Amino acid sequence: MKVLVVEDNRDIAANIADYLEPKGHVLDFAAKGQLGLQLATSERYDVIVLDIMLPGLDGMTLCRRLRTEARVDTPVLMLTARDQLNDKLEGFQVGADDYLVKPFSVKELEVRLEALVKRSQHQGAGRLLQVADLQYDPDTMSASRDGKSLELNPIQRKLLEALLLNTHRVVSREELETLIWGDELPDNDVLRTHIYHLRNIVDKPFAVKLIHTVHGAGYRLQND
Amino acid sequence: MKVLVVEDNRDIAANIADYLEPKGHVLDFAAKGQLGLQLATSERYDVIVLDIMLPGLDGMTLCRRLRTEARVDTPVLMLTARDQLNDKLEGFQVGADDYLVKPFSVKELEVRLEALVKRSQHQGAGRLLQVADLQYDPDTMSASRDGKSLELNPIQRKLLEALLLNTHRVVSREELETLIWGDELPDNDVLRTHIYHLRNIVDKPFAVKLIHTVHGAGYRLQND
DNA sequence: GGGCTATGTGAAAAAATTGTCAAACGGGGA
DNA sequence: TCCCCGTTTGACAATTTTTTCACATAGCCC
Repeated sequence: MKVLVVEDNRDIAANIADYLEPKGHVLDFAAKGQLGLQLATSERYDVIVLDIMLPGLDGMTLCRRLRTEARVDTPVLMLTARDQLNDKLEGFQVGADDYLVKPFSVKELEVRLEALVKRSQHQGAGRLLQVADLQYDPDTMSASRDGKSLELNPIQRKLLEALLLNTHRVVSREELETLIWGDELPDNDVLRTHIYHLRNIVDKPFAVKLIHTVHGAGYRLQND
Repeated sequence: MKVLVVEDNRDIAANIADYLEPKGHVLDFAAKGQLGLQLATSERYDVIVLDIMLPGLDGMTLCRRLRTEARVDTPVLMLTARDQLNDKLEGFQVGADDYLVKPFSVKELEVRLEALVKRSQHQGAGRLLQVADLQYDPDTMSASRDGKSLELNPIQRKLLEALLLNTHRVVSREELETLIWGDELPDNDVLRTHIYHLRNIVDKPFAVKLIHTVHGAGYRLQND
């Protein structure tokens, strides 16, 4: 999942990064509230971790502006140094979704984040598809690998989505062709060319290849 | 909900607290008008209960200054000892939203407060939409970018609003067409021309383009 | 290895989509 | 009525996508 962490304490930020990034999550960091607000409104995240105490724009204000002005409904988990009921209540009032008191275990943070994401995804339809460092978001129809965005045309998008929805499984040519052209399949083997183009974008510029050919069967997306 | 009670009579204040706090509401109290004004401008409340008769700064003056100087639009419910039409009229004139005559039942106070909060939240539904330096206010139907106001036609406004409500997401041509023309979609592709016009206003005069076309799918509003 | 088929490669043509703009249309207000 | 404004039409250009096709390479079976 894609997480924005707004936290000025480097140790805490590093701690979160060390734990979550190896698990395949993608993190962005903002040490100041202003940058956090900017990122939260310009990028798309699955969840936002927000420290209340921040230099400049504080967490409460940031959260309120996020909800009321920018109309961003990405779930927000607030971090607070004190276990004060007032903080908690005010946090929920400005539109936060959950709450964690420092110091906290990173493990617990992850559990809560995943609960939040699950809840919000449940109400929203599309979710982020991901294998290794390759991502595709059906809502925005945008793909990226290793943080770099990939330019895909309609057929390539469909192919990638189908492969991502069937990660590790072999998807037959026939399935892919039906997916793209419906019942009227093309007479010659155009699919080959499209897979070729897709690979040029998704695999060629990178060291690790993710699209694998299964001879006589089809294609498989896998990180080995 | 979070309530500010500006009331010098301790008995009345205690009475309100005893009834509302167990229900999970958060109350702040100010016994003097001066403190009330300070709290009302520095904190965020869902609603303010304001006694007219106060030592020092009286309720009418407080309310007027709240609206005219501090530009706070938190709903205000006024308390008055006398049931005089003049009080009521003057109260509404200085910007109060509701009115209750002492003595009153705390139950009724709660009902009215909740009505006020609900109303104010509801009208807040169509607030300022924003992406990067582009803003659109559905209430006033006015758009601006980089501080400069933009002149938009009805169709252009609808398009911009739809795109802003779906920031980052791809909005299909069909969605946009349905939004503008309802069920009777035009036979030819007029939408193209409208997007062209909208771009001339929203994007062309500026360095950064916000309206992106996703070939074969639709359009997306994004700041990248 | 030899023969066969499946798959990869890539340029170039064909098709589809989208952008651009001037001119025509048409309804409501002066 | 006429004019103004927003809207639509329609033609053409620009761009992007999709297909075609020829040849290269790789894998499988005997």
